[in-house]
Amino acid sequence: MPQRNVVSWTALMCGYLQNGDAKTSLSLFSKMGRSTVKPNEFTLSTCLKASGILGIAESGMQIHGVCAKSDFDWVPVVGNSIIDMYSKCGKVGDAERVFNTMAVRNVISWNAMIVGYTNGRSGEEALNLFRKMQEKGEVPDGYTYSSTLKACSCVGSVGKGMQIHAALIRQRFPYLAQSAVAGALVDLYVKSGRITEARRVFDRTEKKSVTSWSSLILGYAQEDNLPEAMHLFKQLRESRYKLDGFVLSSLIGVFADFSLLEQGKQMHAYTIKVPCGLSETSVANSVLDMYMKCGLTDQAEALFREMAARNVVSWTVMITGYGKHGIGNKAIQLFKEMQENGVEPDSVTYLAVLSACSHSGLINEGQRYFSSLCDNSHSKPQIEHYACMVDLLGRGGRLKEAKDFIEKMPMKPNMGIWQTLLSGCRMHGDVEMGKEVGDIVLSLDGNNPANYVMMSNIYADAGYWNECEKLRDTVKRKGLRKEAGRSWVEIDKEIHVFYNGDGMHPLIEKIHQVLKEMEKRVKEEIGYVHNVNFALHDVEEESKVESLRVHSEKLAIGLVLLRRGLKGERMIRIFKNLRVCGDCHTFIKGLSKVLKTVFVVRDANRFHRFENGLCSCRDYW
DNA sequence: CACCTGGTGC
Repeated sequence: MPQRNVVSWTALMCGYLQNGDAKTSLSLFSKMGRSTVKPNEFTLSTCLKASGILGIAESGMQIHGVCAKSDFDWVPVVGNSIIDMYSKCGKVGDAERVFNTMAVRNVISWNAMIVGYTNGRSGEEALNLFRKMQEKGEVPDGYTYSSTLKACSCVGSVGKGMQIHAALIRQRFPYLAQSAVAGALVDLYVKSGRITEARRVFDRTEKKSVTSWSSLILGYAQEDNLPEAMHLFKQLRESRYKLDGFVLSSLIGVFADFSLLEQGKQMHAYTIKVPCGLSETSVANSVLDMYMKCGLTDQAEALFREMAARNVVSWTVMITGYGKHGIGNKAIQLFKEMQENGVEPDSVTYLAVLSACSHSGLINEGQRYFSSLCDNSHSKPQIEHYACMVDLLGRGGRLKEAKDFIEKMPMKPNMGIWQTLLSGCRMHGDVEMGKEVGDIVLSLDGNNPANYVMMSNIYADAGYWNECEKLRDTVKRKGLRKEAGRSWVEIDKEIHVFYNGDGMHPLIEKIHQVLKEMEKRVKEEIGYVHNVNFALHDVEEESKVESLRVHSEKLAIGLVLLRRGLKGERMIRIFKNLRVCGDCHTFIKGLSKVLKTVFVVRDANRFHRFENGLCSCRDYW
């Protein structure tokens, strides 16, 4: 048996840690503790790092104890590792205590604490510390700058970030040669919507990193500049930089948001071929979500079942997706299954399952899950969960109960909660309560056009034309405009966007021709007539029937029918930024029967799957 | 042997 000293133990621990095996590194430390060999400062900092990576506070605290007992805790390397370990384990308070009582602090201690504050508590505190360290005469380095810039972005203060940027230039700090600093700047500008500024820094960066590529690509995507995002992605792919899961999952997330199925499918194929692709859970999750948001539940389900590792996000994607498709039972089944698999639902998962219950009218189940959330030790109900419950009760027609629920809430109800109740009032034609709730909503925000539209719809449904007219006048007087209705459809990988009343499309005449013909056929089949009440969704004064005919979802459908003729694919997917109107809903139902075609319409709230004259929302949305 | 920037579900 060869002699083993502290150096050999430590070297081995370092080796495992570098190979990404923090667990073995830690167990080596406890094994060493049972021998006669005593750890030195390097051993201690190594296993503190391992605890931090694993996020195991218990073992970290134990090691902290060992450090204190062996008088190593005052050594800077060890002290800094302790700070880092506590902040990685989510115990900023402990990190702070160690930091404040440290005898010897170096720039690394300050840096570690700045990161701790940013991740664990607040960017404000991180920024304060940044100021304080300079007051104490400490000179910030690249680590300081990148972490502090992140803190600026967390508190949403571009101004502070720009000041730092200016200071870097003034001091001739070589930030363009340090990828982390330049990357943090790019990300800060991206997150604050200054894409041009971000691009300028990116282009000048000498040492780019995948991180800054990733930030920039997402930045373009977020401002709807998909061509530029794709162009950059292509460049990145052809460059010497190694693609990673971050870039892929962000890009696929964008395809999901825009429901770009063809692009998404192509990227799915790509993720199978690259090492950083589908095997990473986050990438697979983004693909799942993409299929769900494009309406392809079966594809998503298949992929979900064959995924190597599923985390809470994977389950939540599926539950949310099924919920939005109105398949509440499936959502509930998955929620149970995930718990059987030992995956703990978080607050987003609860939101998903509650909203699934709501969309499928499963009131009792929803109430059961809400109370299980109240009893849950990991997460507690937040205002969004309360809103879900109001929606659940309101949709179910239990308006009085919903109102009581709001009044008994432990937090102050926000406008969204009252808006939810208001839409329940509309659904069930309760003008009395609608009036009451409408007053509350308008008092909370009298400049939100959606509030007036909802109220005017309640009055219109009940035939109170005078009240309706009054509201319209108010909207006009205040000069409020509702978000323009917009629908889009993907044909041959190309996106065609239509706005309500859009007359700009080169094929608009032919689109109207097709739509008129379809109206005739649907009318013959199911006796469809325009329901002019829905015209009140539009604040503009147009002939009602005419204005219904130019709803963007109808125009998009018209284009698809024109392009594919009456043959072609048996499933047509349309996307809309607002909720689909009742008239269009009836029309599409009829169309699905007449053309023997499935229409999947994703609106602002949920999916509608129209098949053989029926819709998956059961006319209840 | 310590400290840094980007992503997926609401």
